Amino acid sequence: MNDVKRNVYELTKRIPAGRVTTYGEIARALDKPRAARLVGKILHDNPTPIIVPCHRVVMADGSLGGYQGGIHKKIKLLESEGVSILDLKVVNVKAHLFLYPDNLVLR
DNA sequence: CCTATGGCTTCGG
DNA sequence: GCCGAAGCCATAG
Repeated sequence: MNDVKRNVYELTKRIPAGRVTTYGEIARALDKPRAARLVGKILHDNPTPIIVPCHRVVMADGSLGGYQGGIHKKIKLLESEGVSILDLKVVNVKAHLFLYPDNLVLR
């Protein structure tokens, strides 16, 4: 079974600590560049919030988006990994942004 | 088959 | 820079 869900979780797990990525970026990595909202919903339904570091996924402009366990927790998790947050936005998000390689292959 | 649902993104004003 | 509208899509019921 090759669920989109599973691939989203796989991709999210690959985000290194201290880096972030966007919902749209994950959608692109899935070869579905316009499924960003879907990605958001899937992460919301994330059954394993600790194992899948969904707190490292933010909006395109650096806004945090949301978090199952509360937005404040997302902030703390990111800060503990070295990502600065100011006014619910990632400071200098570009510097922390993690982009998936074009030749990325899902197992 | 149809509707609702989302933690989105982009564009125009 | 904030706001509204439109596009987009797999899943669940």
